[in-house]
Amino acid sequence: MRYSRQREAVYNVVCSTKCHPDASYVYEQVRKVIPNISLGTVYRNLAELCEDGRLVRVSVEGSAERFDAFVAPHVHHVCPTCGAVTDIPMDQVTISHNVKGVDHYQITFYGECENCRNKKQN
Amino acid sequence: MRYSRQREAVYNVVCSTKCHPDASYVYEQVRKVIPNISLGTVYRNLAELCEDGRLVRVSVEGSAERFDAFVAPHVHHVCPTCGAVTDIPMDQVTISHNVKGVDHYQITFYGECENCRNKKQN
DNA sequence: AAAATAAATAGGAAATGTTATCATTTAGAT
DNA sequence: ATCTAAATGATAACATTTCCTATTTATTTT
Repeated sequence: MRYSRQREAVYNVVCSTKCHPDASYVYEQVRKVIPNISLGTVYRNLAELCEDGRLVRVSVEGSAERFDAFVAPHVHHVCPTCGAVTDIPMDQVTISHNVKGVDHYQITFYGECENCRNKKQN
Repeated sequence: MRYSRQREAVYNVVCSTKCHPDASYVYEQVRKVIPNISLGTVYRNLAELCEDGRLVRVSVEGSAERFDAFVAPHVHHVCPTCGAVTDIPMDQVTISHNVKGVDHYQITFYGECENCRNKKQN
């Protein structure tokens, strides 16, 4: 894979936030730097960066796919109420299995976040 | 939620296969019974059946979303080479965590299946 | 038991999200 | 400076969701 400023710009946008952005957020942000970038280029580079291991995909049930520049093994938490995605470090999770040939895995927890739970108590 | 024959037909198609079908497969099959069903209706009912807990979603990295009528807790295995999705029963996996408010979770293992691994050895 | 009613669902089309295609441009090697 | 393969931009194709009107289900009324 060779250098392109579009790809670096895409990567930098994902790196610069903890919000686990989706493609259209990245597109918006990158256009501030490269105004004529194509949305297809954003999608393509997000996919390539994932294949290359520089990003990871976060599939969220019933919503747009999101991306994360924190590539060390960890778990994602999705709040179905507000849609927020947060990282859960591996020291809060234990997983083991005896399935052979597993290259990597993806774990997503679904449940209301503290913010949303507190709001409903009122 | 009340009865509709479209929803039952959609549900029956997913129940009748272990291939973890996507929406367009379900659409094709249901049309054999209800030829004028709308693709939008298939998507809507798949989503509703998931919300109702009668189906579960299987998000597959970089491919169409798939559905499973086996709703007891289990893990999915995806082969990136041939795209096959298989069920892995929970007796082969152990997971524990101390995150509060988790309603349900989704675990997907990625790795070449035995079939594809054997083919490459030739 | 049939008719009237209210609300959920279907169908179809438009809107949105994502991927593939292809001619043109560009990075990087020779 | 030239060449080649990879990447871009633009657009078309495909996947999924949303919106709105008409239909259907299930309940209530006669």
